[in-house]
Amino acid sequence: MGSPGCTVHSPLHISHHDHSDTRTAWLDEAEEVKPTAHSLLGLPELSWPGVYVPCCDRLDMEENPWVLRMTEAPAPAAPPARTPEPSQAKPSQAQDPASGMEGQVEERCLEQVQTMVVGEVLKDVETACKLLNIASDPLDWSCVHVQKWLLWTEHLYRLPQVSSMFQELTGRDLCSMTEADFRQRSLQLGDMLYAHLDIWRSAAAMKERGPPEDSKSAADEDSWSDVMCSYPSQPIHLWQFLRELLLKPHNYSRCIRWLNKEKGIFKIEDSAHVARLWGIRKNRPAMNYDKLSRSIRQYYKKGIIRKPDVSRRLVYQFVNPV
DNA sequence: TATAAGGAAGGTC
DNA sequence: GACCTTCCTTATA
Repeated sequence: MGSPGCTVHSPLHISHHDHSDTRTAWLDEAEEVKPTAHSLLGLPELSWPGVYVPCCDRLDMEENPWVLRMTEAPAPAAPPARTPEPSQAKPSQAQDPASGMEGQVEERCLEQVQTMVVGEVLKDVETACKLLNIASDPLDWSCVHVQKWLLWTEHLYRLPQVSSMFQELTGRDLCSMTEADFRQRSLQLGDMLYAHLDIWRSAAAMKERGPPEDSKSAADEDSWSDVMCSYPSQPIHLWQFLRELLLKPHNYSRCIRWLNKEKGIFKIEDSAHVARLWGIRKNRPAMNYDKLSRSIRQYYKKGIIRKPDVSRRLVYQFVNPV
């Protein structure tokens, strides 16, 4: 591949510790794609393990073909502001103009991070496509492409061989399969592969639609250092993540929305979608609503989230509303 | 069948 | 130890 910023190494040899040589042949055409400078995010936690991460210096093909080396995130220009605990998050904007401004800045930064995460996923999928020499849309994959993608996924996750369970399948076949179908073929890894494929499909759909307007403007108007100043690379909490989604109704109202913002009551409209987003954020491809909801229920004891007085399915309430 | 609730064990920081 | 993640059982709409 001769695109700028790419270093071609062909053929690319992948030495899988427990696979036969014949399995490496799928990737003979693949090329090493050198990342373009630093990742905008520079956040290891935001990297998706199924795709190449732009914030890596390079692929170390000798030591471990798929071990990614992370570059250091740009240092914040000022000491990072501590994320407030939920008990401290008071709806004080009306009374205190300074904290109101602070809230607006925080909300804006959260939005920027969100849109940049989407951008990073798109870039990562695109880079993986170049590396594997396959189309970004799984619907366009041939049987060979499917096997390449599976082999790639096996390597990245250090999975036991699973590609043999999905032989003679095109990308279109894969896309028409349900999660149960995946589990039927691989009880152990079906869930994860299904979720991983779903990310690729989502990325292809987003690519087709084009980047969101606000992601463009965020990149144009604000430097990453600005974001890092007020939003350090700390592990994000689930309640924070849910609030991020709720603060972007334009993008996420179809999967999560306020029922009563003043009281902090919200509804998860698309549980699978929210779980998938959370899985992306946390590098947990096997995340599902069952697990996510368990995490939400952990907040009951902590007094962060509870069920509303009138309990309804998929409806929760922040104990301390925004 | 999907969701809710919560116990238990384990992983990561 | 905090904060999940994963797996599980039981209950309910």
